[in-house]
Amino acid sequence: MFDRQRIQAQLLKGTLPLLVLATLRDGELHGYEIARRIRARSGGAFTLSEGSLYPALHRLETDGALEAAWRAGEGGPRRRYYCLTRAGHAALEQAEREWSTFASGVSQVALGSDHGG
Amino acid sequence: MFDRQRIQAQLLKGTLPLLVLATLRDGELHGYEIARRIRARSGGAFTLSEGSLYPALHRLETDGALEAAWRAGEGGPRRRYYCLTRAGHAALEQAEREWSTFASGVSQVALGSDHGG
DNA sequence: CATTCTTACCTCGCATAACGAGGTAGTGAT
DNA sequence: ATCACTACCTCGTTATGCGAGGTAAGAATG
Repeated sequence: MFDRQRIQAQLLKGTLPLLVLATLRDGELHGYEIARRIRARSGGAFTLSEGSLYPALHRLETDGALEAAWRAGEGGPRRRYYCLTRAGHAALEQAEREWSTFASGVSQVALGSDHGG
Repeated sequence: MFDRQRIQAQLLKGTLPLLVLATLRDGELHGYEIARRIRARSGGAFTLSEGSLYPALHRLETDGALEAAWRAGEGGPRRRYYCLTRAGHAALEQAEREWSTFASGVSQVALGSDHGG
């Protein structure tokens, strides 16, 4: 009746940019590796499909938050490495604030208490 | 470039059920009042439009989480009062767990630490 | 009665975005 | 050539928040 996967897909909406930007704070990474780190960091809770990851990366690049560069792979095809731009760092900080505000708002409503910030 | 309203609309996706169910833990309420309380509790951060609230209520009713009843209003039209069913209470608890897991997952990824649960 | 105002609820169409499935290249083994 | 593996891309489906506009009840005005 209450499909866990379906719910999480909806919850994820809007948080992917934050997750991606935050992961890239570690430095330059290619898409596949970003997905793997997000998965690892979340303790396996978030398993991004490629159908959501790559479009998200493109959006962030279009928005000017990421800069990308192709590099030759050793035992495979080329990889596309992404790194944060200056605007990307700013976007990351803003996304963190958005998330923080949002999350505390949800907690306040969900817990039925008004004492949050 | 990074539209705050647009982002929050996406973040909200999937959390509305939790917000609504949690608000109804206070007891029987009609739609308009639910919206007002969510707004008040979130410190004005969440301003639900009717276009999202009513469909969400209908979904929850269809899912069996809410039970609704029409009542005559005093100086206006009838109101539809909603209350949690037994399944609704269960759904609320589950939604709280979902949210908790999700939020801590996001925090772990966003903060770049692996020491969370 | 018709008009207008307010409250409360409903619905249609649009836009966003996560996802599954299927497709494209490069390398190496058979 | 065929298969397997890696890494990336894209299309169509699906879910859902939201703005705009519509419905219904009662009261005040003419």
